Amino acid sequence: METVTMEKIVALCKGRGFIYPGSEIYGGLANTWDYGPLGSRLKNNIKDTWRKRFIQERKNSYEIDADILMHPRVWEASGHVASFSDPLVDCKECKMRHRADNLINDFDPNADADAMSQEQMVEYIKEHKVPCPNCGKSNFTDIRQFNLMFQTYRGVTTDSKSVIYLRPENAQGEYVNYLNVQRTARAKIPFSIGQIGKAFRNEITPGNFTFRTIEFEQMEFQTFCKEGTDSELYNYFKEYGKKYFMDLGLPEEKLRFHDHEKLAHYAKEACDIEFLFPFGWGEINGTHNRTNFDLTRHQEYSGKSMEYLDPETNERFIPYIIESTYGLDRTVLAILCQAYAEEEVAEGDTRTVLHLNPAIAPYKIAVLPLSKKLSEKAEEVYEKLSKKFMCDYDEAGSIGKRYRREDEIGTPYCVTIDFDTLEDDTVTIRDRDTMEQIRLKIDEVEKYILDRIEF
RNA sequence: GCAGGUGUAGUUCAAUGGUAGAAUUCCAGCCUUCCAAGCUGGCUAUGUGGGUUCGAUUCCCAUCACCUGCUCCA
Repeated sequence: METVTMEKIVALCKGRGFIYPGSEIYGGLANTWDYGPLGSRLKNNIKDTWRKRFIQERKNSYEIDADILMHPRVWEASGHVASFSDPLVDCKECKMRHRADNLINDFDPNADADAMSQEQMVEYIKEHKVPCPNCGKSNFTDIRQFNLMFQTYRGVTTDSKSVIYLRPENAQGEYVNYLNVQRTARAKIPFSIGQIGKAFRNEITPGNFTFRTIEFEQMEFQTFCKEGTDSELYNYFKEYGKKYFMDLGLPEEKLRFHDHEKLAHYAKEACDIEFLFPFGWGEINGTHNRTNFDLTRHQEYSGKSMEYLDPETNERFIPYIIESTYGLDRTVLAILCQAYAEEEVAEGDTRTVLHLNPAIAPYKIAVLPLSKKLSEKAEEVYEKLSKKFMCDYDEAGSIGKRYRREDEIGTPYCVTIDFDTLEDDTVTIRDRDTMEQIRLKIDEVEKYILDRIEF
């Protein structure tokens, strides 16, 4: 098998309509990508599998759809406002980047950089000729705010009081609503809230196709539990997540756990699931034990009680939260990388094929008349099957060429109409992976496909 | 964000200070009874914005995007 490269994946995605560069006619916008007809089908199908595993098949699991825009105080409580405002300077001599406050504090531990404004820090660095720790010279750029959160203004004024942010993570939408969900669903701890939605981060790093983008979609699962049961659930969801990825078609040898040594401000335990992409290992899931940090902070900042009343013990407490976040765009990318193959069909004859799990393939069936003379019958079959499945229809070119086209977009089954179909209502079903063909009555096709696309 | 490189049809390449040629893809027609056949015809490109010039795809500047390396990743 040929080596899978990101170039090949990107070319296939653009050429076949999975993923296009964002704003392409204007020359593109860095780290934005648009999903085309096949890509959005694939993505939606993956969402459906996630919903099935995490919401439908789990008791005490509820899905919500919270707004992207939230009260600015949410991000103060969560700690994001404080941690996004690092004042950064670059050394013009050696191009090394530093935090201005750290430069000053390291230079003179008695100087209180935290109390200084940006202007004062710039002034201090110039006045005292604070040296670059790397090259020893003192020639810095002005301070630049490293804004990780996208901000905009609400209403017509643009003063700082009306600043609102695009959420940098979805989790807070679940947290601020946790008591609403608990009450209206009459849920008892432990229970879970899931959410699929967009988040935004003003990253400066270029990022391997859709692996790192400034707008991205997450599938999040927050489990609210009692302190003491948290670590057990944390470990459980790590394994549950890995199993989910394997069910989607990612092989175990390309998945690994990666425990965090450096923990985020909210986490007690943190572990990523990484997938072996063509460019190396990359995170596709993050599971965190967020303790009761977020809810405690929200109680503090909002003044509203975030306590749960245990109906059995009449005990009140702020629950611990186990968060497991699935990067949807990264999952799509991992699956495309895994599914892609170039195979030799016969001597000197190769095909490009996406071995997608049939459950998530954009098209389940392609209806292909062997000859254009069979169009009428083929349209009839297409009408019938497309009531049940996402179907493609193609009568252009030779049958072999059409099989190859369907292979390339991962369609698991091709239904071919030939002249016998007119006589006995049977069709040929050709399997993408094995390339084997079987003969079935038209009426039997639906069950045949249904049996093979269940997740 | 820094340094270097690259930018011509959907894709892969060519050419030129006087507005570009091919292969392939795609579309249409003919043909075709199960794995990229053939024939005919057709659509499609100098990333974007400025500047120099009578005239710029070509020279200059900026910008955007991509590639490689660094940095960053709360």
